Amino acid sequence: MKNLEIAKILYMIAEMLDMKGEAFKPAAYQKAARSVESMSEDIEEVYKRGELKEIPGVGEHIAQKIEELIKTGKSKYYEDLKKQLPMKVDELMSVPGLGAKRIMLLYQKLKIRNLKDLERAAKEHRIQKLERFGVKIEEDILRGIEIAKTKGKRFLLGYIMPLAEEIKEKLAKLGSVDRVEIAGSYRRQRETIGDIDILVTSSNAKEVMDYITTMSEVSDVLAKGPTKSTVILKNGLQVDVRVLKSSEFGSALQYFTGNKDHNIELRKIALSKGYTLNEYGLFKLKGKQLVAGKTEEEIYKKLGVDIMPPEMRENHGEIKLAMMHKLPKVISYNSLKGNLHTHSTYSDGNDSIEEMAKSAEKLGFEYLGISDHVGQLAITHALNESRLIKQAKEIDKLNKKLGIRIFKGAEVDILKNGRLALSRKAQEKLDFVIGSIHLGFKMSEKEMTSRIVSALENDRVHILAHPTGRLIQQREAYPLNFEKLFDTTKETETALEINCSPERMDLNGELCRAAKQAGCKFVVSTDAHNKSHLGYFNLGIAMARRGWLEEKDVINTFSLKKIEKILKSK
DNA sequence: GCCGTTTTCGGCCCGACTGTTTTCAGTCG
Repeated sequence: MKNLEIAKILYMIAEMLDMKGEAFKPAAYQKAARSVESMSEDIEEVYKRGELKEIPGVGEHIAQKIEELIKTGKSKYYEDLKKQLPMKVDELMSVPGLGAKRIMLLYQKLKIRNLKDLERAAKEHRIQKLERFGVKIEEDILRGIEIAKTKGKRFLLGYIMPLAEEIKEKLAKLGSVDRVEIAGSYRRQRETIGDIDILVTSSNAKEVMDYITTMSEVSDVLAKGPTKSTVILKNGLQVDVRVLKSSEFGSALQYFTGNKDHNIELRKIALSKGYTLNEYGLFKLKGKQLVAGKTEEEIYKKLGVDIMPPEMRENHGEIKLAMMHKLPKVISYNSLKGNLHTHSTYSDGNDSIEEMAKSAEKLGFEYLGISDHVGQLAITHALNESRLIKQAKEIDKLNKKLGIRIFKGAEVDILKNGRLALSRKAQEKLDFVIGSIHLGFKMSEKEMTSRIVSALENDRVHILAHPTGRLIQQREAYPLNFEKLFDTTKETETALEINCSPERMDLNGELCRAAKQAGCKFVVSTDAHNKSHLGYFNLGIAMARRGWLEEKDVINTFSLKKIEKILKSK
């Protein structure tokens, strides 16, 4: 059973326990669910090692349930709860405004089991007659059902960024607004974003609330108060906006950046030091006197925790390191000197090599690697050896003409037998070779691992592209023995790619961290198929930062001279 | 149900908004 399936069941158990009126168990199951959900390692592997209880929030009982789920695909405890609560909890929970208590009441009084029952009851005005319900809530439910039908989708960071930044700009231009910052998972640069949280300081909160609830992008207003509003945009994205005093901006930014477990940890530290921490500041427990709040820095400092970048705030041990003043100095967004995985019109790119090179130069890069497809995928117009020679001649000409250095590369398919789809002789004519899996995904972990390992061991591969093959929300990663893979990339001095395509973001942060521990090197690559994609490099840097990587871990932070030497050494 | 530089038992993060209420419960993040 996959991590996400298990997490979902744990979440469902939490909801059901909540309905039954349990006090603290729901929070316990939720915490365990969040841990399982955010793990990058396959939970079955953790189970095989007997380390389920090492997962934060998983103790004796939840570990037993996870074990049962892995072994049998079922949990008796969960099945029993479902028998007691025969409504479609996940379906009903997706209606904004409906939580455990109301869903329970709707079932007890009106026998509502699913969205269909709910819609009928609301249209027949049976809900407004219930105690603690009313006309407004019934109307909200009807609107909520429509939202629930389109909901459940998260947005890819790279694709939502332009809209988020545009809204931020518009708010910044309002006369009363001083500061605007997007917090939440957006600020942590998670691969997918469920909603965006915007924090604002303004001398006129009403102006901000009026603006955000009436701007042209809005399709629904879920809430509008004096300092906080929630809207749904036409594309389905939820946006929360909060207006704050500048004296509390730092504490709010800290609080709403999260993640949840990082914050809970930090608040516990506050309590242990005689403080209480909330979005309005750090206060003395006795007397409630304000101690810090204007900036994030002063809050972390007061707590004896070195501040770390938002990407790291995931409660993966960063707080402990920060208390010992041992945080890594993570790679910065402007540290790349070049880009080593891009495509041109020779294969499936949209722009010529010259256009790509000029754009890369404009971005301040010293070098650009052109790596068009070589292999079997017809859709990519893969190159053969004679077209590679033709391309090499064009690159030689451009290198004389342009200020940026262009490297001759190729992105070569790793075949099912572990050989590259390009002769050794042709590989040696290139400045660098990228190995990729583009077909034959359906292999066992053992087969896939040995396929890649043998490619790295037997061929002249400088970079392993998008190492897990995942496409976010579209395709699962293929199974791999990461320990073996990381050992091999280290031994063969192959760089692991951090692919910046919004749909890939591969390796992810957690795998970067594990690979770094194994001693691997990395390369942040845009995999650009047109010149505008070159700007995606920041998405890969975000992954690297979440993976605690430093500049020295990432080879394309190195100067032209140094990278030439590295590429030639293979 | 989990967890421990005050604890193996007794705690468990906290505030805004909304609607239904006359002081608060439910939801949400």
